[in-house]
Amino acid sequence: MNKKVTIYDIALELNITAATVSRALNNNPSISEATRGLVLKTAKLMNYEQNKLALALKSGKSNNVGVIVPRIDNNFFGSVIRGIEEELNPHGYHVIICQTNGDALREAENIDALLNSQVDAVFISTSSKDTKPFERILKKDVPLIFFDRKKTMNGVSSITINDFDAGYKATEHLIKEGFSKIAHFCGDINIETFRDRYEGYKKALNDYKLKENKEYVIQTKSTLDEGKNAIKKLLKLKNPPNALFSASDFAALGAIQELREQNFRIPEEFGVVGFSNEPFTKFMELKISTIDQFPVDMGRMTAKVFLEQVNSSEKAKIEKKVVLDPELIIRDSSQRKTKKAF
Amino acid sequence: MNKKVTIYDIALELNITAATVSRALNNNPSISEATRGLVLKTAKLMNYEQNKLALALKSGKSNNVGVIVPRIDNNFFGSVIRGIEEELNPHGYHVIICQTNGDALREAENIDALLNSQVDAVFISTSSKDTKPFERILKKDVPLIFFDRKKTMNGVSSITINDFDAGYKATEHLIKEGFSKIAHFCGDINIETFRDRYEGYKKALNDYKLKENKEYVIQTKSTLDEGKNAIKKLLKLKNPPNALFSASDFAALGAIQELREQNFRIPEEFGVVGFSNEPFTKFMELKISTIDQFPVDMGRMTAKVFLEQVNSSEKAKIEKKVVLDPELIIRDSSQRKTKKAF
DNA sequence: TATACATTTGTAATCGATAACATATTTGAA
DNA sequence: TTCAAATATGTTATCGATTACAAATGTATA
Repeated sequence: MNKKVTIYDIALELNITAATVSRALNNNPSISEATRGLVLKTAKLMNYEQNKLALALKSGKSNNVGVIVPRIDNNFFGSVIRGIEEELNPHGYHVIICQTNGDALREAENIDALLNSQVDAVFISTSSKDTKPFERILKKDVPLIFFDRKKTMNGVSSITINDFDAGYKATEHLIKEGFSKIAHFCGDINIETFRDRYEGYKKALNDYKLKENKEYVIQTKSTLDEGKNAIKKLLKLKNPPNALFSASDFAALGAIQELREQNFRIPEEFGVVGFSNEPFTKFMELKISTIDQFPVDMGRMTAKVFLEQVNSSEKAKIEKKVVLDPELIIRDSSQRKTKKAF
Repeated sequence: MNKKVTIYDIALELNITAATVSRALNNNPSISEATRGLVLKTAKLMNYEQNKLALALKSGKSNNVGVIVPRIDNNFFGSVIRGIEEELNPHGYHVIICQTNGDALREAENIDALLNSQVDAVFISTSSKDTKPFERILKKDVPLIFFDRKKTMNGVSSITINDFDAGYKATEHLIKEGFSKIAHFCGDINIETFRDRYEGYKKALNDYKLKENKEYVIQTKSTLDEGKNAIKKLLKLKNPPNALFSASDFAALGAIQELREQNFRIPEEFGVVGFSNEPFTKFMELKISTIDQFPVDMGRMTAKVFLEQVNSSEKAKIEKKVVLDPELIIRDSSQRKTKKAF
């Protein structure tokens, strides 16, 4: 029933051509004020709306960017996407979302699908082992930007936080609070972010003349259960640790629950610092110290780097590696010397 | 450098026409096995990839659906979108996300933008007062589906949970636990979902011969602070309540923190039930009783209703009102009679 | 008045894929 | 052998907008 109104319909109505209508609508200088006004009025009258698909096909710009994340029902990724959307929306871009659940295969599939639908850029927090899936993006001259979990590639921008620094700060803080036997829950060590946090941890130990104890470092997933199991193992050691820097808030919480169960007093007998500033960390009665990654800023920055890239008239590829500063948020779970904050 | 390969390039290469190439790629029956094989091989060789934009323009189907929510860095909406994406992805649809921050104006703008980019459907959890912005969607024959926060419109499907039932269950539970003076934090009463929860609350009181006390019902936003302030007011009453059903987990938590501050024992002296099953509710030491809305299922269902609608050969508009059953999750904050669960 | 130039509008190609219709070729039956 | 049907492929219009180029009109100057 409701055929869509096109510029041809307007042209027909006014006995002019579609080209003229198009020019009028686009404020082309070579058009008389009279017809421009007429076209604009008629367009409004007929409820004309531009078909962005046609425009996209003609111009080769879809005004869509694809964002690929492991999952979106997750505070961190949700916040990053919020930042991206907020920054891009005023510029007329739309955000298409794909989830991989951490599966490299689905990631590759999503990349293909996004490219086919002609997105103007791909932003990704990757779960891939290699960089092969990304070659295809670059081959098509589609801007690719990594955030959070990146791969190092020539000519590709990335926005990350300084995970090394974060790991260092967290560990240093525990040391300064007087903890000397600090354990570490690292995530998947194949992932750069986790490796960096671990490196920061080691560096801090080293700087403060503490020897790294390999038994204290356990690889865990980001779940309560893994945190619980890991801390159980640690507490059974002949020489158990008295503090924990966990690369995941969830694992940290699991550990805390188990420590409680075993009647450890936190932070007096055992200090804990998590990672990510998950909402729950500040809602607990025992508020958990953690690292804020400023995910919304990360998203905004990702979008900004992209906008910069497309707006640069130069053909030269811009490679920008933005590293955001993380912030250590000191709360109850780690602070035994000074007054409690927050 | 990297011109995209089109069917014309393949046609040129093989000395046939683009039409033939198109047919070969689409498994059109009227084509010889020989040429089909040849085309397929050449296409792969040349790294051909279909331009979905051209297809979309031709077919009038973009294979994109737009999802509009107040914000996505929020467990509930994030989960709904997760469900939508998971369900739609295998069918070749992409999900475009827009945020409104609860602003009706931005909502209208987003609707316009989505329509212009020719989305095949709009899913929305609305913040609008009226139904005017949605008329435009319907006028264009674009499927519109409400989830969570809906408007009642002819020919429009919606997926909600039974908020009335949820409110009833929560309140009934508190009554059965022996609480007789039950307060209610309702959200914005202009929003259907919140009104329904309130109605359920009233009905339960009524069914159990408890009189509603208007002073016990306070409108709060979904924040800790509003919860704190509201409970402070309540506790100052001559006859303060001894239980709370909050339409928001966040407000419930705020209330709990304040109650603690004032040395109330929960749940012995004061029972609390929240709403939404926010992750933190089960992470607390005092786990908060709440209502699970099954947001992922809600998203999946929204997607399913849409797929049903587009796949129905009938021109007749399908109006489907799906009401999901909420589940009361009984945890520490409300259960004083029986053993603690979870 | 004739010519040059500016202003405005029209014509037609293009983006990439699909499909109705037309045409060419092959096959089989009479 | 001949004609109809079946098979395979080509031609061309289309989706809706933009734009290089062409053409028409008006204006100013010598």
